[in-house]
Amino acid sequence: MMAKFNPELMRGSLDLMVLSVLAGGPKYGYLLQQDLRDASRGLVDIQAGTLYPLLHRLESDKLIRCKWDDSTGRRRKWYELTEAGRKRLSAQAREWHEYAECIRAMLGPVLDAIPRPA
Amino acid sequence: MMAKFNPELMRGSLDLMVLSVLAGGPKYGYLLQQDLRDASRGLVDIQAGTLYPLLHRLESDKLIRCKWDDSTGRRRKWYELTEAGRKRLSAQAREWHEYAECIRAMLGPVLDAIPRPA
DNA sequence: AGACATATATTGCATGGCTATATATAGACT
DNA sequence: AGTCTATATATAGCCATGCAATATATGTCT
Repeated sequence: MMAKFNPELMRGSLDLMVLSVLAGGPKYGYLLQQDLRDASRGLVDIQAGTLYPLLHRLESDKLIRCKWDDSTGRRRKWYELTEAGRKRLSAQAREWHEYAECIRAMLGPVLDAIPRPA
Repeated sequence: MMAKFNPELMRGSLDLMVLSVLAGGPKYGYLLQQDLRDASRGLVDIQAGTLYPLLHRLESDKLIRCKWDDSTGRRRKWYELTEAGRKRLSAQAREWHEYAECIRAMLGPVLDAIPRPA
């Protein structure tokens, strides 16, 4: 089983991942956490103490909006992307892609030299 | 001219970039900063207040070692990778590569939907 | 002389992920 | 009925680290 990623490595991309999962439709926090974990084959397992403040931040930035659902026994807070959120997602995805290319180019020789992991 | 990357995005990868630049041979701080900027076509321009503490940290972790050169008017502190540093570089490069693949897979549909930037 | 690049270093601030803790309900098992 | 686990959200406090600002000192160019 592969180890989870270094949290510092993920720090700059958690917003992006959350937005991209929400692009698949409205979700409440706990569901989002599971979807993210599944989409990453268990490698990205965002903690509750990270997720909820992050969602509050995205909401106060008006990138997502929320609506309580108290119709079941479970109190659930459903989030969905706003128009600004969709734009932010596009911009961040593009930026991330460029950044990844940049690093890849820089690492090129190093990656080639890496012996195949056991 | 493309804008510089969001600092939060780079936060988890600065160590990796510094180590990878040092894999090209010993360098002193200021030179390393320029090499990194050149290698990234100006997109990664690490600030002095970021670079020097980072180098001190890598040194105290024994991933790099240093040697003062006072033979010229300029006091220069040359750094080179240790054996542990080379191993760390390999490990972090591999981790970064896996992480990038993970994000790419997650963003797949989003990236496809992004309209070509103007 | 003055301005700018070179070269290293530290202080204080802001961001944001993590752990731990708190609250409450649902469902399953004993 | 009691207990345990999963579901569901939230906050306080800690910690790592990138940044701006500042400091010091030398070389080079005009």
